[in-house]
Amino acid sequence: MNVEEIIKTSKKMPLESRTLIHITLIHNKIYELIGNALKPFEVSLQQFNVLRILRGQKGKPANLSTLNDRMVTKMSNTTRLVDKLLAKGYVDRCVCPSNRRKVEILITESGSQALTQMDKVVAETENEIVQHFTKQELEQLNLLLDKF
Amino acid sequence: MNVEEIIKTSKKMPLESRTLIHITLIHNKIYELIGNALKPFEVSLQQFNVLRILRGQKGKPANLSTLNDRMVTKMSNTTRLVDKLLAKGYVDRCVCPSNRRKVEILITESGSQALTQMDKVVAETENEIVQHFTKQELEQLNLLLDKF
DNA sequence: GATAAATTTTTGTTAAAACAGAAATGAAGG
DNA sequence: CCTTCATTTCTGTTTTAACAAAAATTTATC
Repeated sequence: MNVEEIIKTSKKMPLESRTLIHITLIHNKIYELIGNALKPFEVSLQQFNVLRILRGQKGKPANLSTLNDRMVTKMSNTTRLVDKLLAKGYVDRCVCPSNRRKVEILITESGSQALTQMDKVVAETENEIVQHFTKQELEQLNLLLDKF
Repeated sequence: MNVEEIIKTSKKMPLESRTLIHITLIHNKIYELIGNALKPFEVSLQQFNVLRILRGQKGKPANLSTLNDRMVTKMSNTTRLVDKLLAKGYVDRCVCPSNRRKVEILITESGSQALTQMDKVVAETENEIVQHFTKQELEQLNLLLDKF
């Protein structure tokens, strides 16, 4: 990925700016490719992430704030995101008996099965995105990214 | 930035996934911090980028497709984005005389002045974001990011 | 020159995100 | 108990983005 080529500039930009633009461009690429991979399942990346979090709960229900905590991109409308998964039958939602302010959200069998399919295409896409990296380079990259 | 801590997971995830989540988290941080820095000027990051592109034109008008080409995040609604800058008096827009399909967009004096102010806070924010990097590390990071 | 095709921008519609505030419930203190 | 405050979720509103199609103009072809 050549930053200057993509944003069609010949100017030399400060290394700091270039780095941040670079990250944004890569993020756009990730978002687009994984979004496309998920399109056949009619779920957004966010919905996919929620499903993965729910699976990670291993049967323990999650409430909305737990979901929000663990989501990569936080948002205030997690309610409506879960609404959509509910409409697809991928999750169940009910009021928490011990604290009726909270809700309990669980992935359904149908959601689990769909998620297994999604995992495959997403993993493929992820591998495709990082295909030019050696394992060592990825480790090095992660170390550098940790500095943010 | 500790990925595992932010998304509150203790599970060991594949290096490929961790890298991509990492990029997304950093992007969110960049977007949030620069967005906040621009808030006093009531422009979005996208609007700020358009203004910078227009300044880069050095008086030469840009049409919408040129803007789109050079934008970091492409979008189909550049028209409406320019509408907003127009409403703030930061740009001028008129039909291109030599090809009446096109429009010519120019940054105004007022836009230039505002942009100078924005540049300051954005540069400060950018430096803040990469404050834990040495110049050498930034170069190394850019080399790795080029591999995407 | 008329017709078809291509380019560029605009508009309409729907979906998603951001922001703020309301509603419901629970906890704490008098 | 009653009031106040805190927590959690939901709802309403406004922006922004994504997608598709329409409108206007130019270019190409017959």
